[in-house]
Amino acid sequence: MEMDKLVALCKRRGFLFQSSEIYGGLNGFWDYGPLGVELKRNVKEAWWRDMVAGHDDLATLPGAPGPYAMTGLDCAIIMHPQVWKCSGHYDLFHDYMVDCRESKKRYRYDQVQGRWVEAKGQRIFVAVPSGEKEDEQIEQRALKYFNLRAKHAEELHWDGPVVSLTTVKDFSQVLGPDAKELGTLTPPREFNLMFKTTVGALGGEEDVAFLRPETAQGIFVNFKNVIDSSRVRIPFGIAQMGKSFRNEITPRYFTFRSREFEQMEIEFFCHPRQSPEWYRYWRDRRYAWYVGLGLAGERLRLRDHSPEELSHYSCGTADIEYAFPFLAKGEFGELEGIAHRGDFDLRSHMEGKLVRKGNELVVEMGPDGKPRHKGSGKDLSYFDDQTRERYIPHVIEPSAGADRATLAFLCEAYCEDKVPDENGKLTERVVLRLHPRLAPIKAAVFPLVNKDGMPEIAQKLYRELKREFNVFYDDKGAVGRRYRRQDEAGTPYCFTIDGQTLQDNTVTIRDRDTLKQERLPLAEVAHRLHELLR
RNA sequence: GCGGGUGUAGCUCAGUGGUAGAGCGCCACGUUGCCAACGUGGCUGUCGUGGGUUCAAGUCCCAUCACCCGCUCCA
Repeated sequence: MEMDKLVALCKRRGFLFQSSEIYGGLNGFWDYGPLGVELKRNVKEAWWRDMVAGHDDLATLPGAPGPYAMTGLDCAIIMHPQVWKCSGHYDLFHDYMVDCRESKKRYRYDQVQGRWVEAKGQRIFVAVPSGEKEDEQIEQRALKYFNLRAKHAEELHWDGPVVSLTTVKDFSQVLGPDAKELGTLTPPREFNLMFKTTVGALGGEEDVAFLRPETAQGIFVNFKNVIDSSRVRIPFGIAQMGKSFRNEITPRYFTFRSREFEQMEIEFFCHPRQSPEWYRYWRDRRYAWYVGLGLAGERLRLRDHSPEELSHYSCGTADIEYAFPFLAKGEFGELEGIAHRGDFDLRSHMEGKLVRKGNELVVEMGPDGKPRHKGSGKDLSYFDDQTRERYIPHVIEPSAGADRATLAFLCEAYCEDKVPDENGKLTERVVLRLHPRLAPIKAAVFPLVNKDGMPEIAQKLYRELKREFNVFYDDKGAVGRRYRRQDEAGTPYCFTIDGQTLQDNTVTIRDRDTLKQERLPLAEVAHRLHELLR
């Protein structure tokens, strides 16, 4: 499937529009149209129902170590700036970058390493991107620059150890990591990956706040509130859906990498001893969720991260990925990450921003010997009344992208097939084979023709169904055309009132995927639709 | 941020300096008896945006915005 065709369909049928389109659009922002808003709502509602509202607190679900509770939360998008300092986002999202005019490459300012060297009467700073065997790389680059053979390496006079580019004031004598000439690096420029805003009408620098780059932190900072107010006991999860914002350098791939996006996140709190089991449970449970809603083919995969890939605080992470059509063959894009985060988050908000030291997480210290970012100082540990044990819970985080899931469902659903026309000749058809739970319109109601009382009966059925379902009434043009229009919108069922209805009160139900038609009594339509949408 | 490509009707696209086009869709009326292709009529455009060159610009030049591809980035 070519992505262009899906993008065109999304626009034509009102799934997705470019944001602010009449003013030329805005990079990285998208609007959901009349059909898109229903689809995305259905994705989110399916998630909330399956994970939270419909969760059985009493049962031990297949694969789970035991019963658990689920509860929800809806936090403010703007939180105290200290939240982001302790979570690590402030430092990580606050990068300085340098560009190379010659190689057109971009580097993190603080990650470029290099060493001063003098030869042939010239003193230059030889840079390499941080990595392995920096010394070796630097020497090779220096030899090459001065046009020396390896056996003449002693002509290179090193001045000091390998240091960061941040120690260099003037870049005119710097040999960039991929450059052949000196002085090709631009001055460092600040990249704010968090959206900055100001709280209060007169706000100055000290009133700076950030739009949240993830919903998770709102859950951590409310952990104690939920414990104290809801009688939940560990193990339990807190779920939240909502907008997040990241000032991506390169928004790309339709809605896949947007600057404003919606997340569906769970923070699941459990005893440290049980956390590996819960991690595996959530990984498999979340994968099965996508499969159940139609991403069943080879385009969906569950990928465990390799140890090198793991974040500094994580002891296990898996991605649920989808082979989006805009990616290169063999490449997958992330729909959801399931991370074992240990006690990193709760401890950070207690003690302050943490860093890894050996095998331990310790509070990162600033140059003044005090914590670089001070925590709340509140006790976020948990006391188990039954075992008389106090501990900081470990956290399993299934973090999903609502827009990415919506896009994946659209990509998977898009299908061009051939169906017979009135003469039995095969004609092209565009159909969205969306799972009935996700379909924006659940059913359409048609009078076969606009006479003999058919419209009256059809309208009555439409009104009855509309009370419970998003249904659509259409009496325009030939009925075949109406079926095709619904196919493009992904509507799974069509009910048609025809001549026979007038005699025996039965209607036809037409299936989007098989095109099969079946008669059923008018009075049973609502009941049947209920069953089909389950 | 860099390089390449693209931008014309709701959609897909034609239009190589001289009156703005086609197909599909959409709307109305008629027709209608189950899978888009019946008839008649109709609506649709600051040619992405802003400047410039020219008697004349959709077309040439400059800038800018957006989308696609490749770098870069992606806790």
